[in-house]
Amino acid sequence: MAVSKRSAAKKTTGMDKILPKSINKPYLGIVFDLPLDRVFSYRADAKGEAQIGKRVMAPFGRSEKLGYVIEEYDGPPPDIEEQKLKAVRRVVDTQPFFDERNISLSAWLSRYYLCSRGEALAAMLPAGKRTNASFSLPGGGEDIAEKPLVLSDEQRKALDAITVQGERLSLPAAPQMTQPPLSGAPSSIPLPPMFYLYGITGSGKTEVFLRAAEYMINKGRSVIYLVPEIALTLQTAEAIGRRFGHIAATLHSGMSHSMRLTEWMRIRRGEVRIVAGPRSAVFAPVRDLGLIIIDEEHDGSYKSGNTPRYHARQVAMRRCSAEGASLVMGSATPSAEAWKLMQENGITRLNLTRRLSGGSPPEIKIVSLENTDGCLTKELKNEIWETARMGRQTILFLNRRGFAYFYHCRACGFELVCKNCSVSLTWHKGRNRAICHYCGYQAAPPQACPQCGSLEAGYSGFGTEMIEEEVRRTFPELRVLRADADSTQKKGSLEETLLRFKQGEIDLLLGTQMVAKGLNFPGVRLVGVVLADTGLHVPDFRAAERTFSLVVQVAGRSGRYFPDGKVIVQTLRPQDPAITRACALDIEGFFKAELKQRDMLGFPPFSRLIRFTIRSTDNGRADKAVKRLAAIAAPLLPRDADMLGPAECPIGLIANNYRFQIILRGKTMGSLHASAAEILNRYGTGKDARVYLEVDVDPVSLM
DNA sequence: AGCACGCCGACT
DNA sequence: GTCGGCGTGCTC
Repeated sequence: MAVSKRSAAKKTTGMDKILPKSINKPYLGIVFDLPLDRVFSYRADAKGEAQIGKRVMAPFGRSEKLGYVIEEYDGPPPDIEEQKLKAVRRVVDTQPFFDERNISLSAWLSRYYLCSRGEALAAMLPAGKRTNASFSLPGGGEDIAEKPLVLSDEQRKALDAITVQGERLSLPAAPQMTQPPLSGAPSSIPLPPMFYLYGITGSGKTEVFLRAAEYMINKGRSVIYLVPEIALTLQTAEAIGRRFGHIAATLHSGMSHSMRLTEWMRIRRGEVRIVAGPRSAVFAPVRDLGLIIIDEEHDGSYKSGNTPRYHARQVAMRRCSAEGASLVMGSATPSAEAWKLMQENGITRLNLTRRLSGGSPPEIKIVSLENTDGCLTKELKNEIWETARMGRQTILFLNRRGFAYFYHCRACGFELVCKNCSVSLTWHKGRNRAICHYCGYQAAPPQACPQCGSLEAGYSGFGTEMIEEEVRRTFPELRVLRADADSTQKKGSLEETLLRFKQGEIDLLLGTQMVAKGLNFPGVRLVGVVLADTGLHVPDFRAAERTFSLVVQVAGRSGRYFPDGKVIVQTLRPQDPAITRACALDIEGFFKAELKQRDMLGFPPFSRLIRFTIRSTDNGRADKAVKRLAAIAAPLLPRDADMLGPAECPIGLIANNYRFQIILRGKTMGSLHASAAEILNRYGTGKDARVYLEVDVDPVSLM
């Protein structure tokens, strides 16, 4: 972590525009989006347009690379001969792209998540590779009124707490421009004022978020509003835009690159006071940040899946703390981390207990799937029938697509698994293929056991495709549609499906996550969870939490508008506390037991983890590398920490890469960070170029 | 991460 | 005798 300690970066001011350009310094410190934790020195370009925060093309190695200027110097840097310095070729931005806060945040991000400065900066501008996220979806998100609604007493109280208490706790708004880069442990930050709108679906969290945002904007400060990265909830962002008009902006991966740049610069110029978007919007360079809102705080998409593997909640806490802003989160099913912080009063919990539409929570019934032929119990079939008779609608949820997912031979024990990944191939009946859901590998479904030829072999377990077949067979008169990654591949088809469902042209909608989250359909009476315990078998300490959260969220889809909503939860583990507590909507009870368990086992939120994943197409090299890493790590562990592994990852092979892991576990992040940085440092010299190391600070999934 | 340099095995 | 494997080191 050799961060350059040269001249503290000089700050640009608004004066730049009117002063002669000679104010820009002749030498620059530049970082690149590479896993190199070094600042490279350059001469400025001929016109002297380069300055801190601008992106430049600079000669690097034998080619040219995009770099980010993060330092400026008056004289030549002392640690390199001047003739070795190259000059910047071209300045990309006319105005600085990153502001002081972006740059100081990138320093923190690189220390906290153990990545390079360049990688940290690159993470801030959403690179927009995907183009599938479409944006005019019907029926999604919380319904956002275009005009403010009248608040209930509970909502009023919550809003008062956020505005009044937030004011008292908050630092003065002045950004700390002249403060030197933060030193010391990257994790030891004072907590900002934090609030949690804890309430069931339909209790009006969104309106409180919006009012708090309005309050901040009226005080001349800016707001960042984060939503999960699901195509359907992203349209919440659009609705926010409508409510706030021209002072709002959205930043999401469905936008074109140029569109995003335009919005980014509007935000930088202070023309935008509220930015809505997924995870990466947490970096938006708003003027005078006053509030960050995190909707559906428990959602997994707030954790980045690639380097730097940051968590938007963690970044938001850091930004709020550094910039004197408040953090307001909300969910019906908080994360264990947030729950613990609420218990310790680090986060002020604000309860929203009442449904605005009136009525009590839906009746949730657990039904054992044991002894059932097929995948629909008699109880569920009866309710589907009853719902249809009433002219109302049903949603069936199963977190697993395809037809059947597990091929097994009773004669010889053969199991059909992907040849590139250590996971079973799912049978997609419609396409008549056996498909790997990790790498996409396909094979013809076997007629008989490929190993011994026995006919005592076949698929078991079921996916959405099989549900569809059974539902159509059982209820031929119902209009049924399936929404999952397979049926939705054609663009616009999800929108169309959901629109038709909302308009009542469909009686029964079945699907995966995409029907479970953020959707509100007035006509729905019945929600059926076809198999609630799919996630419980996963070898991950968060398995129960995820299952619990999912079932509660799905249950919330029913009876939003009608008091007589019904939820049926089918399971093979009707006694499992994650399922019984979810169905009783007993969040307190669940966390009481779950946190006790985590405490006993020493897992988060009672400890902190840093995970190293080693991956290579060569098993021997991966094995050797992970052993070397472990040998480096063992003597460097802090006193209050231990090491889990080295071990094969739960999914030991993905896309032909053999995977091993080491998990560092400590009481606090402070000491863990220091040793992890040193471990990486020592591992880096003499590493095998065909072995990849991934670092995950605060991992959410350990697969 | 790329990419070049440099040192040991089976081939036109 | 060379082409090419991959271990090592560097990028201002």
